[in-house]
Amino acid sequence: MSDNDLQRLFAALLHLDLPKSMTSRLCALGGDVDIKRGAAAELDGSAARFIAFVAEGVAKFVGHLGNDREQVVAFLLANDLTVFPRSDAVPYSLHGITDCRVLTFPADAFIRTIAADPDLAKAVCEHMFVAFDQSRDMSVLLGRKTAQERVATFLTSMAERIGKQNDDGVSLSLPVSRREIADSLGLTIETVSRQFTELRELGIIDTNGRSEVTILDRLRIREAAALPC
Amino acid sequence: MSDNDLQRLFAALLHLDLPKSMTSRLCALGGDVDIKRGAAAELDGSAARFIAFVAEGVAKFVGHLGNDREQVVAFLLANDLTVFPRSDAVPYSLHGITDCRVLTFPADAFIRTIAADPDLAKAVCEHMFVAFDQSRDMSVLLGRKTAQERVATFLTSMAERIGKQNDDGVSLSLPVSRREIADSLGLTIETVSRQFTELRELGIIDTNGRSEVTILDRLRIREAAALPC
DNA sequence: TTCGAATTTTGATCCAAGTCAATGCGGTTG
DNA sequence: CAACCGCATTGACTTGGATCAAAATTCGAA
Repeated sequence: MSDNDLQRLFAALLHLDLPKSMTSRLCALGGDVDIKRGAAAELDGSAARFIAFVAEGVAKFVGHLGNDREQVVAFLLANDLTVFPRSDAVPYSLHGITDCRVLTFPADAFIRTIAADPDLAKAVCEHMFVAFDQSRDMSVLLGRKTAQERVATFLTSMAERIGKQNDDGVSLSLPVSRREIADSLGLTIETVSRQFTELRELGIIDTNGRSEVTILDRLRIREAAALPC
Repeated sequence: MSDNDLQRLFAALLHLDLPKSMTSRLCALGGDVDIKRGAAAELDGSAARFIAFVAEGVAKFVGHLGNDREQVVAFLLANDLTVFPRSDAVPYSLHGITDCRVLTFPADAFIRTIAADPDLAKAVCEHMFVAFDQSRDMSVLLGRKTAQERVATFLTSMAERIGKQNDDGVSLSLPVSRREIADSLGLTIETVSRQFTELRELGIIDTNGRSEVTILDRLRIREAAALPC
């Protein structure tokens, strides 16, 4: 694991430089995985619990049911820090959406190490809590939102994470395919596509090619997403 | 907050007695809330993040969308430790299902305090991770499972938490109404009811009154729940 | 610049679960 | 212990999103 990656981790967590003593300890602990676009990560120990930090690229956690039923439980963008999901009920895997590099730490040792620095512990917990809250929000979306609300919610949240403000509104380049969107929203690709079309016809978004989207009307998309305005 | 409740917290977390120094520090930090059956908790600071420990009774976290759409994101049974959900996207609240008593700690101070004891920190994190994993499993259920699979999954997981083995199978007394089950599974009460009937007709469960359920066939209910057998 | 495979969009039809409307039951209260 | 009220069940019908099936785009590679 490179010092450089660890520095990024700490910058992302704390907006602070990395204490020297921590570097070496975490270096010893962690491993890093390179995942190719479309490939699944080779993670040995399904036994142990892992913390993951995305140093570069975009990845996803996928839960698998029989019969090709898949559910994306999280998109991981660069600098995201979260726990690898582990459960007796559902097998999960980590996939690269683009080529990416992920740092992994065994959770027990990681916790023990960062507990020595209260500010660091607090920052790590805060990141975990945010990821946890996103998962709860996802339950509300999956349990109760309509197809249009789901797609509008997805676009809003992506815009907040990777959108760039410009003259027309907020533009973003979706790093994920329609299938991946569908698999994260509990819909089919066809339904996602129809909702893109409808939002475009309503004048709420504009699209260009497969992945370029501009949100033209911030208020109306939040309304369409059943989000508080 | 009573010493007794704190002892329970630590017993639940660590299967260990509470270190003296921690007691007083956590006592100073925490508050406790009594919630009546059916009532919402009076939690002041929507601003701060809270850790909750259920000392007694059964409670639920509920996410609210407009138009009476509600999603239960977690049932909290006695001894559960978790984070109060907080998000800009969805307003959440804590409701008593039975009369209950919940200890609450501001997350920042709580983390800071327990970080002093690595074993304790590890145990707390482990509880958080389990709750997080349950939330991810819930996303898979809500995104991809059929009504029958959802109800069977709910019964299986309740049986694991509060079921008693007996001659016929595993019996449990559901602490929640059909509406609450429906609101947690992203279904309507009618659909939940129909699935109870169908599972009964299939000989997988037996029911008695509104809340007594016996799981007659562990393997078949797991199959019906799309769980690994 | 064109070609071709993969992805996306669009259209037609179907079905699982929702909605609406009685009816039935359990448990509480006078 | 009867009568009531809220909860649960059942039935009839509707519907949003799934499925199945083409057509149209996109975009990388030749």
